[in-house]
Amino acid sequence: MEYIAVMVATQESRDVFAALAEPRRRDLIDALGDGESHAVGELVAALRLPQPTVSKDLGVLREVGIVSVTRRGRHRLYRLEGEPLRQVHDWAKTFERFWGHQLDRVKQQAERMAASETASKEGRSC
Amino acid sequence: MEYIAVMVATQESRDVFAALAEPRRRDLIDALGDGESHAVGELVAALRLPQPTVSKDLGVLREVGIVSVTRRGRHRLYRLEGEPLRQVHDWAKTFERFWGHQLDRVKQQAERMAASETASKEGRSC
DNA sequence: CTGACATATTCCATGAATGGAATATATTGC
DNA sequence: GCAATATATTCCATTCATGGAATATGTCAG
Repeated sequence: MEYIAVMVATQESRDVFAALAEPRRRDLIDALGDGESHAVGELVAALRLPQPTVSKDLGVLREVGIVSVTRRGRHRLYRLEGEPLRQVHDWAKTFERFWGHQLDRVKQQAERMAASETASKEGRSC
Repeated sequence: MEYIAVMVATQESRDVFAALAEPRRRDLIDALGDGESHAVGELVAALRLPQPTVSKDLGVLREVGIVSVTRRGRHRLYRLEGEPLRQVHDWAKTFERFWGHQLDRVKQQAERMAASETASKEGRSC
């Protein structure tokens, strides 16, 4: 009788979107939105949450690069980093034409035609 | 001995950000990014995933309004809706000044000063 | 060195999301 | 009505995230 051990490579280390899924983490980001560095204690006071909770969420945000941290004495100063949020912004912006914007209908229709042009090579669109 | 039944209002019905947390759902959104209506079968073929998986993810996207659905014969045609994605876009755009953009440093610094001006009323900033 | 403070980490129980298989519903063509 | 097609729903096991309590780590003041 044999046993075969398989190393399962689960745990695809969270990405930016997943980090934003939790409302509390977005609150944290908002709190850092003034562009200043903030100590954990300040954020705890601002959000009125238990310190371990805040620390853990900051940890998640740091993992994906949304915040950076520097030590200063016995404090840790967290600061918002733009790049990862930019990714989210840019991705969403891709669909800009789906909310009217100021784009007049004519141009919008033209864009749709162009898009279905591309998609029609495999009979996939309606 | 008494028992008190408490109705616990859990299940805060997923929001847009949570819906985007799953990469496969973003793939689905990308596939609908041509602005056309697509039947489930088309999406199944495009993403090469089991049909129930696709149906379930479309269900999540529909719950939060990212897609809408219309029936046409035995097909269900899904279409991307802009508004919810706009929310995401707008939220992210709030932090625009955190990625250099073209904004020169002087103006950026000025914005930071203005922001900390606001925050300094409770000794919260560093 | 000691005590107080600031923050991070671990542990554990619980709840929620995921994946897959099976099955249900609805619609069309015959 | 019946078979086939298109899609949704249910069920279940498993994984993953969360929340809270407790505890560990690191740093400063005296």
